[in-house]
Amino acid sequence: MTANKGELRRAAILEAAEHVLVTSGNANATMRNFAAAANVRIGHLQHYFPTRPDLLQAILERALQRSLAWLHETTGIDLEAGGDAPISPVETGRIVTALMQQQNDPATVRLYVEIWAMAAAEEETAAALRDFYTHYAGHVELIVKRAQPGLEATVRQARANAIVALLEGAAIVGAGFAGLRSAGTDSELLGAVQHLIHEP
Amino acid sequence: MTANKGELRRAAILEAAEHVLVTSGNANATMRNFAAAANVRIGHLQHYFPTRPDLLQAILERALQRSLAWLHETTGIDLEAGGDAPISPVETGRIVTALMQQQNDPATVRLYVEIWAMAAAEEETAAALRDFYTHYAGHVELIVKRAQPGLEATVRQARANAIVALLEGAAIVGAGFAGLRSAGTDSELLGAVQHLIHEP
DNA sequence: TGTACATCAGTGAACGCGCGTTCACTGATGTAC
DNA sequence: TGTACATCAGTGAACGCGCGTTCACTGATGTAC
Repeated sequence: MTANKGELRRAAILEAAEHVLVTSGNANATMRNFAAAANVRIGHLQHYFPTRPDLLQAILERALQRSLAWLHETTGIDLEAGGDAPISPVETGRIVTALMQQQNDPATVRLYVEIWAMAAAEEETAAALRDFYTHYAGHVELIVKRAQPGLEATVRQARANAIVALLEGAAIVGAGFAGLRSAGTDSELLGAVQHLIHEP
Repeated sequence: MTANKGELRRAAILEAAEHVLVTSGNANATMRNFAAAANVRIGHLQHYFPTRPDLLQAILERALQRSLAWLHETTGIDLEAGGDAPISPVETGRIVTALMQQQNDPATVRLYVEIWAMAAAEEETAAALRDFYTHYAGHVELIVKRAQPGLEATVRQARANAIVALLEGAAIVGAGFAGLRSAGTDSELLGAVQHLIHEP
């Protein structure tokens, strides 16, 4: 657990590289860009990530793990607090609002857009992404179950998948690509999610 | 209107280039790939599109125009048919289902993912994309207005924006990136859109 | 505590390849009189 | 209808640059006895 020099450098490189990827895009981000952003010689960069695919995969893994950690932090605490007791609309409202706020960070959205683009061309990335969304939807399904214990399993799954889709759409449209973001839009989206969670 | 040899060739190049962009991604699609896919020498390709940005911009414009044409075809006919008369849930259900089916085409989704990635790095592309979504949301707003003429304008706009976000999310998650697509999911998403359109 | 050695962090130059782009050219199609 | 000329479609070779990657190397940190 004690982070030695190498681990710290590796982490710093990944932090800088993610920023480069988000601002330049995969198409324009070169190994020289990555190295310069981390204040490191290019040969040194390759000491930690021998090839460009190695570096991109590490950025991807880090991002997906971080997103899942966020998801558990945001929803997990609330979920576990009451054991198996039903969740009220007020509680789910808090959870969903927190999720939407996290996902609306423009840098995060741009990173995911790059990841989606990579997944379209590489099956390995696509598989990692499917795992991530399966985990994500599974977690949302737990919330729906707590809110409506009696709901049929297939319906519950469909609701959870729909909620994930809705949140992803909110992130894209809200992050400035569409210029459609407003407080009213967020409010309507929250209402739609609440409807999916609590509607019998 | 009579398409001469040059216009036909230009259109054929764009058609082939879009396919290359969708399958390889912007990061891996080279001018040589574009030329080969169109069965054309590379110098010949540059007779129509002198630089790579020129070609990418033409692909972008073609895609956005086509999407807007689809939007008008799918919703416009139904909208105009009854003049200003209110639209029933059955009618809006047909329209929304048709929109979702069009947007669920994996090739279309992958193209838009590439466009989003380009927009993150180029303001010109971002501006074109914002125009597109403004137009898109405006059209959806007309549907909401027909369904609920009495709804306040700001709420109507927020509902339309939320619907666009939801449809985009459905497209991404449904196109295989997330592996969450099912008939049940589509049904729930349709229900959520209907709720946004018809809820008082 | 000191010494010998191994492993790890970091440097700097170079290589070869594929990229976007340029350019001079040929053949085909249209146009003016 | 024929001829002269201009414009457009298409070819092929070449250039220079930046890319990812390789490699031999130096200095720093750890480890064994």
